[in-house]
Amino acid sequence: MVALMPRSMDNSRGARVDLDQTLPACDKAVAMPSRTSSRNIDLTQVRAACSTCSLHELCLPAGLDSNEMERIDQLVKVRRRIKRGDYLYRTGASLESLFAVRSGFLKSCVICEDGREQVTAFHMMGEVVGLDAISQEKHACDTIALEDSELCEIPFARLEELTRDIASLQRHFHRIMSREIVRDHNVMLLLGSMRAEERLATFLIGLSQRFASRGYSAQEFHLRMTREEIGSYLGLTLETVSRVFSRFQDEGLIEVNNRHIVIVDVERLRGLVGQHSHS
Amino acid sequence: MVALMPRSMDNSRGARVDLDQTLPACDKAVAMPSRTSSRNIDLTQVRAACSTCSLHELCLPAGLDSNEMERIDQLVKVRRRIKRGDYLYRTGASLESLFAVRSGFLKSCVICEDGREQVTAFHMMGEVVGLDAISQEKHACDTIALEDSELCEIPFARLEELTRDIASLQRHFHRIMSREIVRDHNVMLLLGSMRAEERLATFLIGLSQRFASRGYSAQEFHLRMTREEIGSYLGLTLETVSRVFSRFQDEGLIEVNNRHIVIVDVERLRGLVGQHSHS
DNA sequence: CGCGCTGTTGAAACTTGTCAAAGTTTGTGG
DNA sequence: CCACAAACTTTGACAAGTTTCAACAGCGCG
Repeated sequence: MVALMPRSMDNSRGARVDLDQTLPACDKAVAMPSRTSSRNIDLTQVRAACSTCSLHELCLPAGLDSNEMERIDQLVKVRRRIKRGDYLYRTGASLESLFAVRSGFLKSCVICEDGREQVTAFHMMGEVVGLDAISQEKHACDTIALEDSELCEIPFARLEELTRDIASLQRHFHRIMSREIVRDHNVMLLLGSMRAEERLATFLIGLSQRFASRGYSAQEFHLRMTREEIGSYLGLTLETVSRVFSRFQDEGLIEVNNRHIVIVDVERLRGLVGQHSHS
Repeated sequence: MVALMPRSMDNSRGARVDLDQTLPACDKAVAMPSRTSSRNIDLTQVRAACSTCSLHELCLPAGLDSNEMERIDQLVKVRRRIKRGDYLYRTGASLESLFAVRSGFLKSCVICEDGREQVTAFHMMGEVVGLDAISQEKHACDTIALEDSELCEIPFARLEELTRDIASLQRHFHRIMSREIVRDHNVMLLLGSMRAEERLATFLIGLSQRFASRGYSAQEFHLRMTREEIGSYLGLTLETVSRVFSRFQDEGLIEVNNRHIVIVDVERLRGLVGQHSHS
């Protein structure tokens, strides 16, 4: 319940239309921004502004000067809000835009013809979503909000134009795509050669670091996804996920209360990673 | 033994220095090009020429006009030959160039501190290698030749420049990166939710298609990798790979003789994919 | 306030990994 | 060109980890 709000993060937000002052405190804003739509303003049309966004060092415009930043501001179309459970896009939808996560939490999953589903990523603020769609100009996965979320829409055609003009933007965009490839390879390592306990430990450590680098607590956080979604991501059943969480708790590594996680002993948790199984 | 040579592929090669006429027939050229170095010519310095390369529709310059193709020819530095077992690059090496596979066969693998190893990809002609290095300007995996191979070296800094000039090249480069992401997500699906038989079947079908789209037989081919490497890629042990191959053979789906594979019944093999296990 | 979704836990079954041994192929050096 | 060693592959028996099935508990939402 505590520690869910940023510790040291500059929280200034929207520029053109400064609604944010009227928003509730940050944790609530993240937890239930849809409440604000009761004010009857069409928030889906609020323009984004990278230059004043607290995430710009994590996000697409990382490393740009203020001049270049202004050109991005014009590129990034609108801030789009979606509610928990809504699709940001579906497999097969034609690529119009990439999205940067402003706030909230999402998952992406690929689906087999036979209905089988694999969660390929969980997305949090500052991350860019939709890169898989570039190859066929069609989205190759579903992306769904796990909690009410805000996204900056980045029309892809214009992004490509702009990257042709601004070398540093091009640079960073390439880095973002490459980073996704590296991440995927590490997930392949996890899926291909780790046992259940290692997978969960790796998962928790990764989440913890991502929260930390965004100014949230590394020790204590709220899982936005179900056991089943964790299991899908890690190649395990939901029962196994649940059991391993319980085991970790029994051994004093973490405390679990439903989706509230406290990491008690990071060092021993880290120690678990590296007890290979096969291969 | 048969069917290892391209069926319908234009086999014209190098332009500036036309050595290829003197090379042995294609299958041998692929199997042991190092023999040609006995002629005492430094073949590592032979310039590549996309414009006359039979792979250009698969490779980096796909979709360029002849004008643009010429500019790529100047970009693509040299053709580099490496022998079976040699590293193309190692984890941590700084990014200088990407590579396009001209001929041969390679694997990439990520390595844990604890020595665990995961094969993340097998590369064949027309594919671009090294994309993972862009994110940190350091290679994030090892890439090793599984047979003597030829690669076109593409200095990355100059590629970035050129993509700023040539929109269609930029377009295609983005597509290549995105395609890698989609591929990785499909491997995650495989590793996360398929049982051993499905994984092997998927693997064989994928290889078969890749050979076919390069003009080789889809029914009959030679595996360039060991059972252990297949196992690493598929998240299985080498024993399981071997057993499943045997089972497939017993059931009349394929014929296996060491690394020589004949696909006897593609349809039933396809039918195996979709018998989920868990999740 | 109850219904449904989510999470927990147990017992049994099954898939795959582990260990071991033997057979086969490939490459090397004489 | 042959012989030998090393690397790779196959197969069996057994063990272990994870899934499956099932029942129940808790929480949240309408």
